[in-house]
Amino acid sequence: MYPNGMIELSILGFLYDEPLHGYELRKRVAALTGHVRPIADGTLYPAIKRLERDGLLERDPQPGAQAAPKHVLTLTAAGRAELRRRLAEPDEPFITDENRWFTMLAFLRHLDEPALQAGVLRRRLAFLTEPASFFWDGDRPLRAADFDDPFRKGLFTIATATSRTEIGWLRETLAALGA
Amino acid sequence: MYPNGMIELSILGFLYDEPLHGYELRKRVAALTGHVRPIADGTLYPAIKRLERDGLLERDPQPGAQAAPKHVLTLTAAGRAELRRRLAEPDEPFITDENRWFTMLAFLRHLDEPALQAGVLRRRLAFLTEPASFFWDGDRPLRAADFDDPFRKGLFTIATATSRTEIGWLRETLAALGA
DNA sequence: CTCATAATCATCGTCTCCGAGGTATATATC
DNA sequence: GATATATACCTCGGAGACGATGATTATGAG
Repeated sequence: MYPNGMIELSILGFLYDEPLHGYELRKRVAALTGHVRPIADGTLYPAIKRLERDGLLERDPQPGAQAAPKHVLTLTAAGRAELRRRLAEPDEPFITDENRWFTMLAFLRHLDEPALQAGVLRRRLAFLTEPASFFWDGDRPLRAADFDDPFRKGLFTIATATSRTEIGWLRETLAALGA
Repeated sequence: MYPNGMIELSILGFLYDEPLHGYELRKRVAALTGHVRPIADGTLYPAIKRLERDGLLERDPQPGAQAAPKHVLTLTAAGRAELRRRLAEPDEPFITDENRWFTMLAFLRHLDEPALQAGVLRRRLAFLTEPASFFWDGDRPLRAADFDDPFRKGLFTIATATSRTEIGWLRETLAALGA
């Protein structure tokens, strides 16, 4: 459906709070994910157009002194519903891919039912606690100690440490949401 | 140049060790990054073709009892050089994007000069130690304490913890490489 | 014996991404 | 007065990602 869609999620997420024009949107998206992968005009504006075409947002031209007239973008009711839908039933990559997952976290508060929020966190927790390895020798998963080179060792060290931290946070937050 | 290129890096990386046929390659790539984003045949085989077209690998059909005859893929000298080049001078996303960076770590040992390896680690270290924030209020970077919602707080908590772990590992490993 | 799954490779169409290029004004700097 | 930078939007073309679909044979389960 939306094979990449991280930018679309960001747009919907930022506009859910308040109407913005494209240029301001670009700055916010750049702050959120730009350090990982910079956002290009050629990516943002077509994405806005897609969302408009699909009836998820409307644009109001604002007369003004600017070179190109600002277009204030506002989510429609369908757009607001679509954001909640994408947050409540994310495609797998939004759970497994860290960049997409972080974008989910940035906007998950817009899903105002704690039960739905908890459902999403539980999916992430299930993914992180599932046994996995980066390398295999036949059926045997290889572990840090199986490697001589410090880089593959580091890969395991970092992956394990970061997932442990996040698992802790997920358990705490799930407990808080249940209460 | 190679705008996404993570799959190409994996292919070059795995073949650097030993010739493999496509199906086996698919399993290894799937183990390395498939949990994050599954690898589709429609992605892998065209990527192999590109690399062949560019003279980076050669394929030898193996007669056998299989349905479709295996093609054993071997890196050419140009392919081996190209892997080392991509490892030594990675495009920015290979430093900043965690998925690509992990792929770098998986194969960085193939860059056999410690000075070059250290250069790459230093770029990652510079990226991680650079001050950054996900959200801003005008010019002021917002921090975990500025948010009420637990998800954005979690975003900061997790990002900070994981980057601290990795910074530690980078410093240690850089010290070891220097010695 | 049948049915499913693993093994093995391939293509096609659709969508998204992204860099490059384009236009125009206001403001700040030199 | 000139030059750069920020503001503000847009398009086009090339390339990659990916799901769908397809084909054949061996093996294992029921």
